[in-house]
Amino acid sequence: MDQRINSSVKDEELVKKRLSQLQKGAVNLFKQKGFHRATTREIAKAAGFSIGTLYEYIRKKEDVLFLVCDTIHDEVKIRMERVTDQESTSEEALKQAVTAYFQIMDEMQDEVLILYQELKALPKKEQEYVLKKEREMVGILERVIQNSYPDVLDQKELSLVANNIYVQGQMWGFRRWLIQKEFSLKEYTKQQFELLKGQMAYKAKQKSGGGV
Amino acid sequence: MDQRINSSVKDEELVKKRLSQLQKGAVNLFKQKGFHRATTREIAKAAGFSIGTLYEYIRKKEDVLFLVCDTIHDEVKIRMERVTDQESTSEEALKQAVTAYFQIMDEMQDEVLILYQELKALPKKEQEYVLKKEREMVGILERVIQNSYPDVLDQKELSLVANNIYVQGQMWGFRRWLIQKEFSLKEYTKQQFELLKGQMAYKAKQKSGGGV
Amino acid sequence: MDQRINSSVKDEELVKKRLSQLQKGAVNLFKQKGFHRATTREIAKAAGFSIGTLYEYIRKKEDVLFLVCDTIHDEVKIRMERVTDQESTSEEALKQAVTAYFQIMDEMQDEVLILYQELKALPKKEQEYVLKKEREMVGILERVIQNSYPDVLDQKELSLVANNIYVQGQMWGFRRWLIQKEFSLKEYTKQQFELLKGQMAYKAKQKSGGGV
Amino acid sequence: MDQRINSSVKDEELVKKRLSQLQKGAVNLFKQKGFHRATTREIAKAAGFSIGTLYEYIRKKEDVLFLVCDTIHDEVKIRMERVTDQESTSEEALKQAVTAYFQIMDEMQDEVLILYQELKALPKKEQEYVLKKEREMVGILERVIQNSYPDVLDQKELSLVANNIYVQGQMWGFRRWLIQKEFSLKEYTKQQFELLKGQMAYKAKQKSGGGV
DNA sequence: CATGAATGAGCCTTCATTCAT
DNA sequence: AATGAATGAAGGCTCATTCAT
Repeated sequence: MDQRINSSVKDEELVKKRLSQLQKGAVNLFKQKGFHRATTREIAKAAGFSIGTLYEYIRKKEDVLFLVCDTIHDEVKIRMERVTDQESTSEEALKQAVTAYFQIMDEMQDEVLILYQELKALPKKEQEYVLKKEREMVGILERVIQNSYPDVLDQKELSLVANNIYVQGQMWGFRRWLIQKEFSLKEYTKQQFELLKGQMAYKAKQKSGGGV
Repeated sequence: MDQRINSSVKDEELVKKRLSQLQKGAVNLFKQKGFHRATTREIAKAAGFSIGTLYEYIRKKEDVLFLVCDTIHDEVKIRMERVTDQESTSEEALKQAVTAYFQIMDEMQDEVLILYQELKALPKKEQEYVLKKEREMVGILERVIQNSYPDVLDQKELSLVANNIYVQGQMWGFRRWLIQKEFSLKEYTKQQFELLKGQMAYKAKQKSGGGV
Repeated sequence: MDQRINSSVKDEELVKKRLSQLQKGAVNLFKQKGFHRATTREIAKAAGFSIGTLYEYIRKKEDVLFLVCDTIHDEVKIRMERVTDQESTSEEALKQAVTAYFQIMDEMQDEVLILYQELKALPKKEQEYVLKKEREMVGILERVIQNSYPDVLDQKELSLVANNIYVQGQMWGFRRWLIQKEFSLKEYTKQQFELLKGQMAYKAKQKSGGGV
Repeated sequence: MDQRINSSVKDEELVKKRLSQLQKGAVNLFKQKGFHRATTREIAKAAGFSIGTLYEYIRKKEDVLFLVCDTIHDEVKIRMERVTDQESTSEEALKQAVTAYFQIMDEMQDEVLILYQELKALPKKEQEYVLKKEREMVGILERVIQNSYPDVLDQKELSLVANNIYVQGQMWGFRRWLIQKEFSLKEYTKQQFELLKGQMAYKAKQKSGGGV
């Protein structure tokens, strides 16, 4: 998990196992009640051990939140890296990456919601740590775009477009009551990608042909 | 303010004034500590009256959050309606609307952040009430787009594009640590509008010229 | 009402009227919620005036309770004095007195319950004042017994028998869930009077005939 | 104690011990201040533990009152059952039962006062539960009377006489300021029993000899 | 005299955290 | 290592009482 969680138990294998239990239980709990409403007793129970044991592995309730947020990001990132080809220069690669990303966001809706709504409950230090991982995610998207459409966007545009995609993925989850009523995931992906293609075409013409 | 807040004070003028004080104080407080960490005593103090008086105007702590969320939306909406011309068919009208919207989002960054992070702390009933207002906001954007680019988008596309703009406005605030490091508001607006124009051009061609 | 209630209003007629309103409203309220659960605001409302006005006529919430308790006793006493013939030496007079007393207790069940359950909430001083009135009530019963059955009971026995009757009257009200399921008021009166007659007969024989 | 009190502590032995401490402390406290004026902190202190610990064993302040009321009745009943011979047909058995009952009421004056004055503060459900126990107490008295004076009273008379005795026992405690000034416990018992005997004799004659 | 807005002490209850076993 | 009983600071909320109008 993370060396930032400072457990007093020495057996590292055990620590790993317990933190994993803890993370899984806590995510489930936070989905239902959010971080603030969940008590440490409930967290311990959800993890399958006692309140006393919980405090053998964490120091403060916040540590659980950090563990959860951090793990979510890790998982998103791992899954993204697994399914995207960051080297391919085919236009198709971007489509695939966006599709995969939206798919992951769909599957991890609840987790992403937690991330969004509870992050500010962490101390500044931990917030930044978590946000760094987010930047890495955006970085992956940037690279894919860059490879798929080389030289179409400058660095800033690249960053912006990647951010837009990133946020649209999250939007699928945290604005679900609105969007998921109108679109299936497939439709949503298709339409957003269409728009994206439109942007890229426009930008490409600008770059090659002439001014606005 | 809102008739949903059930004050026990009779004098309506006074209620209005006090709820306004309350709202302002609470927003400031929530910016710093978030809703959960703010105590009712602190809320009362921030509003400029005693804890006893606070409870003359609200029934539960949650009411304050509702008041805040509701007021933010109202204000955004009022300002949007003031500055946008929802009838104009000029392409310029959309640019102006987007610019104004981003401007408002910039000025109300903290408020919007509160909205995003604390909304789920409200009871379902109140959440929905607040979200309805959000839909209205998206509706305004839809109308402007529709007028500026008649017949370019079908209803679903319209809805999606409006949503994207809406979220991009909020993104300016709630992803500030990322985006505001790279862009000034002006740049951000310009770039996003460029991309938007690209999308519209692409879609327009599709509609007129030929299929995908 | 009572000079012990220290109103700041000077107009005595008005004070009398207001205290009467207060007493009536409060009794109704206390019947439902008891003294502790009733708030001063509710008391004021039940009396038909504002919380501010309430405090023009009383000094503390307890004063209301005192007023209520005191008035109840007064009313019981007045009604008893009206219907009993404390001079008659006929045996019938006791029957009539007991019947009347039980009747009053029946009609004032709720009030008597208040008296029993809330009296201890008064300061010692006021408690004693109220209890003195109770002693007077018992005194009335003693006198009637004494007249109806002269020389049958000595002072202590008289006191005891009167007390018993007194408590049996109250028992009709505060043990209603038990007794009123088994007896109608008429039956209850009849049976208790029978037992009373038995006691008197026994005591009379003892006094006249021989020792225990 | 009682399974109705829902403690979150698992160790049943410990729960029993703590509830016993709680009960004793609370009775002492309620004697002085009554239930409403006693704060939960005071209750915890009187029981010998912290406020946090108190709430490991109860859920609401009311639970303490229930515990107290319930325990009092249990104790009275247990003591009554221990000292009365519910099978004996001797006239002496009733005298002994009444004497014992009055004795118990004397020793538990304060507890009984609490019972009378605070019972209505319990939720209806709990009230009924407690009152059922009271009926059982009256039932014991009925049985003793029935055995001591077989066939003298019909069921209703039996119930009434038992009720009278029951209330006279309580009256010794809750009208102490009146009665205990005039009578010692011994005298009181003797006199009341005399009157009781008178009733029984009268009723016996009625039954055997002739009509009213 | 009447009103009702304002006050703040104080109440019940929760819950993160500790520590003896 | 694991447990869970104990702790008490702190929070939300109520309500008797006051006082300016």
